[in-house]
Amino acid sequence: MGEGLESHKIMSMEEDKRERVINAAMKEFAKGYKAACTDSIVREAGISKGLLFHYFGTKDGLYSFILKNACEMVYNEYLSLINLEQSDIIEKIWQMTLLKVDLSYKHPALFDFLAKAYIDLQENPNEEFAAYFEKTRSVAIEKALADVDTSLFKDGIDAKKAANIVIWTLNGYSASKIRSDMTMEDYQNEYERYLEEIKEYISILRKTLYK
Amino acid sequence: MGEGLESHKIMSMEEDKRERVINAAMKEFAKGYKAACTDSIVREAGISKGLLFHYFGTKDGLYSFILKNACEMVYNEYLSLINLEQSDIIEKIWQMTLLKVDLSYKHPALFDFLAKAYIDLQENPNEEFAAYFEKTRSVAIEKALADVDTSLFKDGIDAKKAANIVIWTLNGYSASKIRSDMTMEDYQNEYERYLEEIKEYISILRKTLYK
Amino acid sequence: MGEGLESHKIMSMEEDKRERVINAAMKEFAKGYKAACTDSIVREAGISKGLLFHYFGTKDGLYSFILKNACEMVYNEYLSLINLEQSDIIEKIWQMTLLKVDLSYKHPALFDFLAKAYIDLQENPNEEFAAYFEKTRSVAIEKALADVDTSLFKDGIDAKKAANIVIWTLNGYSASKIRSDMTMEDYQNEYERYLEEIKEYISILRKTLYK
Amino acid sequence: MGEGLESHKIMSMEEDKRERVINAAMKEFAKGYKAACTDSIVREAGISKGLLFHYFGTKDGLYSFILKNACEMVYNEYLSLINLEQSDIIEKIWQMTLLKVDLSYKHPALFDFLAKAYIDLQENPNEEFAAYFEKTRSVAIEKALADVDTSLFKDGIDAKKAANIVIWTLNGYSASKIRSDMTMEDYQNEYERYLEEIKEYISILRKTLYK
DNA sequence: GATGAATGAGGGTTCATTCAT
DNA sequence: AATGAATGAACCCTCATTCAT
Repeated sequence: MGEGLESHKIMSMEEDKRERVINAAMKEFAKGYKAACTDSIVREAGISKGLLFHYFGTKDGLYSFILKNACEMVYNEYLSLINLEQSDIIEKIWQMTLLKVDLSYKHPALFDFLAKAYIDLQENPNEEFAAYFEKTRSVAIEKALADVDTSLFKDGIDAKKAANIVIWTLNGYSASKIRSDMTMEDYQNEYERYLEEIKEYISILRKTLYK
Repeated sequence: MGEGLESHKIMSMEEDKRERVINAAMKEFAKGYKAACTDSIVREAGISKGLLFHYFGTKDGLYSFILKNACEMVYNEYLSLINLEQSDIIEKIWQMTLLKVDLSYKHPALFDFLAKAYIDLQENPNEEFAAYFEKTRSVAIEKALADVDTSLFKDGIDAKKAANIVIWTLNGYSASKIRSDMTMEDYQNEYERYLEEIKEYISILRKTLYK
Repeated sequence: MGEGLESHKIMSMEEDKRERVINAAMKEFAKGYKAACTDSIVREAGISKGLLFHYFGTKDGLYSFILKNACEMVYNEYLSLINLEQSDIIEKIWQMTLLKVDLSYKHPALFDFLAKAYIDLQENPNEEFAAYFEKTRSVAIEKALADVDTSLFKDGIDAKKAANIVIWTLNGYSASKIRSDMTMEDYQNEYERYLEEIKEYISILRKTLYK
Repeated sequence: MGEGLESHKIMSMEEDKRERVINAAMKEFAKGYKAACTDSIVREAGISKGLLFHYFGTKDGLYSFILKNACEMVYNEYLSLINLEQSDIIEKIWQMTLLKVDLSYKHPALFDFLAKAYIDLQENPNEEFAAYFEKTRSVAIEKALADVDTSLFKDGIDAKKAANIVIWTLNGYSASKIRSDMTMEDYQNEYERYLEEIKEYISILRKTLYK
């Protein structure tokens, strides 16, 4: 993952400034590629317009870097932290959910950006980007499904399909809780309640899918 | 639903042309409001720029109409067709899935557009549009959960949560099958296989959630 | 004056409708040629866009007609009513002032339109229009200065210059009273006071310029 | 007067270029706000469209700046040069006329622009602009009428009205000499003759209004 | 004659990108 | 490396003019 990022021109920029650029760009691109405006990025990052283009060449070049960087973040700070030894798939997916929530806290724009980028990709197909997404997605699935103890499932149930039901159910719950009018405070206040409710879903899934 | 659409200026446009405009606009706006370009719309619809603005005034006015129209389509050609008598929730959601697939066939851009519109709405909150979405969403949920025979579920399982698991699982499956590189032909070729696979998920859900 | 107007296509339009078109156009063109919009004219006149262009061909053609027509109005309802026998120039100009006020009442947009047209003419010189203005202006001066009894002026004063002082003073007063925030009601309420004040200026002029 | 102009973004533009923009804009806006076209301005000023909008944001912003700047010019290069000690009102107005002629020479579009702006203002009332005009106008009157030696007038003549007659007469003369077909050369050739003629009017006014 | 839907050139505005300093 | 003034293509929108009915 992420080959080429370490050798990118931007790496010669001092770290603090680079961080500011990446965060500003990720936040702005979460509006979608077209709606994002380079002026906002340089304003928020506190650098000049010329410098941005000195490092990234084009808006596209910047987008490409930010996208790869985001995928790499997901890999380094999420996928690589998954406990591969856990063979109880429901337990594992529950832990993955917690890791994802943690990462969302640390990088609020990360998943918004990636979600938008994924949709943008449908409109403007781009092999390279598609490959990045697919790679990240397949690694996630691979890790999630690695060493699943299929004997936990009731007899006669396809283990992969059952795992999908678990994944989609938790995703569905998360998506249903995101609201435009929710502030960061709201989120923190509701956090405990959400975890409680997720646990109830987990409990149903465990009761029904497991022996 | 949709009050006011019938009296819109556009209704005096001949039907064939109007259809072309609506389809072209829906397809273009699926890129997102900002990324959509009125030139592309008129080119695809085969009308002049002036005419588009004669009927809709502004890009915003066009967007507004297309959005309301899409919600109305969803209502007339999907929600209103749901069999309210069906008390077996899994069966009902299965039938809803089929209706949705049918509508996707007839209006390929419809759900893509609505999904993007929903995301755009998060960034540019607009009370009127939010109301439309909420109305459509709540009607859908209400219809889906009307007259559910909760006695079918295993004892000790919350019926609403169980219904959600069914809905999210089918949504998750659908989403996983949408690919940017999939043409309409691909879709038709795979259709039968998809239905088969969905049936298997339905079967698992029935086996595990029902008595 | 006005040759060609009687034979204009528009004369075959029924009088009532024609009046509405002329009034609407004069009012709209008082905004200036460029700022005037044919849509407003047809809306106010209650005719269709096509009909306007059927009769006048182009916006320019309409403007040209309206301008000539306005000059003719000035001739027929102002200049031709001047009492040529009056040899007391101050008295005559006073009466001309009253005639002008009357005409302003009957056609509120007339002088506004002409003033704007005169300014527009400076920007876009047009021989034909310039000729119309000049003709109207010279006729007005000629009539004003016809049969002036120069013996009324103090000795050693150039009669033409003295007459100009009278004219410019009264024009200056009128111009100083026109305000953007003055409604027709305001105007009528102030009318008497204005006439009184004008009389005082007249009195000064008479006292100083006349023997 | 003119507070805020010195801190305008445009002030960071190099002077030569700025002058070109201001002159080009003043000339173009003399056509009236709507009729003026930003393309003509940038063409004449020799800058790009983008730059104009970089500095002024909108056509309106440009107009606003040009208007304030014109008022300030009138103040700095005309009103502030008036000799307040002069108590002979006719002499003072004569000198003011000369100052105005000088300024017209230096900025040929200035008074045309202001005259048009004043008319535009009647149609599109704008408090801020109205205030600028009123301020400039009232300063002009105040300066003109400051320290008038009313004892010079014949007894029984209202001093203010007499002063107005002087002002309107000279304005009337100026206005009568402006012709659309007059080039700058014509103007310079006629200049001496005009001054001679104005002197004759001054002489009449002095002879008749003064003791 | 009369209508108003339809056209497209033209104008204001935005913004990615370049380049002299 | 760093800046930000400068550019111009592309976008939304207006409106005089045409034309089928």
